[in-house]
Amino acid sequence: MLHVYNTLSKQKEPFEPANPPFVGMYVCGPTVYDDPHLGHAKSYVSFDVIVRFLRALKYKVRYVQNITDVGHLLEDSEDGEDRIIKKAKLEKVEPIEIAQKYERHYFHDMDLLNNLRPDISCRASGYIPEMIELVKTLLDKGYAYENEGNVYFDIAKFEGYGKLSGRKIEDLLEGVRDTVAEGKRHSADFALWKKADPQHIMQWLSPWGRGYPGWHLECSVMSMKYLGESIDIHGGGLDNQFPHHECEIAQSEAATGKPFVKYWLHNNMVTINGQKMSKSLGNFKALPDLFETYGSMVIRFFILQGHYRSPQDFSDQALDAAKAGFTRLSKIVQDIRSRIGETVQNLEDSELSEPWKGYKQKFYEYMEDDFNTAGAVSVLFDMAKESQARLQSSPEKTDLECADKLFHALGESILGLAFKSENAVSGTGTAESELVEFLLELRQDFRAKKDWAASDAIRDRLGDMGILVEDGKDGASWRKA
RNA sequence: GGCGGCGUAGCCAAGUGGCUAAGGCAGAGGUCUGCAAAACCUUUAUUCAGCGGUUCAAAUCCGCUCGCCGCCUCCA
Repeated sequence: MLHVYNTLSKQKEPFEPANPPFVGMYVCGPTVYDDPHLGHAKSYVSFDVIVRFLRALKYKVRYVQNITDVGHLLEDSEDGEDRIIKKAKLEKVEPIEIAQKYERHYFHDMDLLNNLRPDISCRASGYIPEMIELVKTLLDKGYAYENEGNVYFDIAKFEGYGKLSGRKIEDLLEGVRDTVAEGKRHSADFALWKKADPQHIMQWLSPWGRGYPGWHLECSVMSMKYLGESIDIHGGGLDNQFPHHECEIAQSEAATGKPFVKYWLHNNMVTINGQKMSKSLGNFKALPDLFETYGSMVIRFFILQGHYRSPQDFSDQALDAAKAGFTRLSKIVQDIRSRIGETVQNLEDSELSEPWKGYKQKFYEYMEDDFNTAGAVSVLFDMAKESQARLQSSPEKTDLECADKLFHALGESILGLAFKSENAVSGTGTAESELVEFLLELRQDFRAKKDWAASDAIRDRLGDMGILVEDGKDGASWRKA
């Protein structure tokens, strides 16, 4: 039985979707104004594994994720500028060009991390009419008020405000910044619709004049459109718990009168060498750079060695360790596959023998306990050890087939690891592999003559080129470092 | 200032009332090998930031202290 930690109740609860086997899941997507970074990787890898595991449990998941390409305000700034517009001015292009460029970068990097695409990826800019409808409803029901082209949500009217983040309206008054936006009744009232200056580049016609939507609106509108008024799972970063998710709850529940989300799941944040990752500290890690250094699968593997609700610290030492561990795992899986020739990943569960059956069960127990991927990964290493022992003796073919099946079902399908990564052996038949094979044949002749100097020279030169040569019982093998 | 979280071996990291405190990396010793690499075996926390308390029993619950982090303004 799957248990998940619900931020709303602050405890683990049995997972019971409203209409099994269907599960509606919404995860806050990125604001596309810059390259994706390590924080995105942790968040979206975490939710990707959650989706994959729910599907392994036979749930029919509809996974919706937004792309914020409008409305993400630098709140209350005088010019009402948003981050995308700021960047567009900087690069002297249309805001939508910025949004689409970084949306492509986002998906490119998520693909490299082996994250499944959401079933529905929706851009906020495509749902302005629906947002206006929601604002109208809130005005009609008395939860919102208009003031000179701006519409605000009246948090005092919504009883449950603060139930997710544990905040009280009275406390919110204390931390008030010096300037309360013009026309707000309460400093914590949030914008549903903002008036736009004539020169503002992104604006739409609304019943309240020309303007643009408040940031929180998009998630309520798009999740309700595709998943219904009450959704099973809403995920996102812990940093969005307040105010973003709190505001989503307020506006959604005020509008529908129904509970908005059954299970709120929040992933924790990333630190770099123990420090917050931020541009101002100069320790900001963009994904393309990290992929260059470590490979995208190592980043994914490292993330999975932690828990999604724990903060995770990145350092070169930790990533090097993850790389070494993942390489070992990949190598064993590749060895198994080359030994049995053809993979038999469609082996039925009932055909699993011991101890393989036990590994699968243990893996599932970890995952069913609030997606404990760190524990699940440890099972992969148990399997690796077991497999290695068998490979070295004379293995039963069925054991290797069981191992192969499990590495595929658990490691690849559920955890989303790709054991034949970009670091794997080059394909046969390429000029490169032909050359390496030829050099190794020459080297074998030198070795037969015990000409160790020549033999080692070949190995060293290949090593310099990033090709590792390893001598085994059946001759030398090679792979890229 | 308000709210919340964390502190487990050299590093990363599970475990959150009771078997010998997972796993990975690094280290040490050994097997194998022309050497190297890889792999395998053995080994590495009487102890879970510190101090007090509750309990037959706590890394796990409570209190205090120290350190770190997040949110309260945009952030995954």
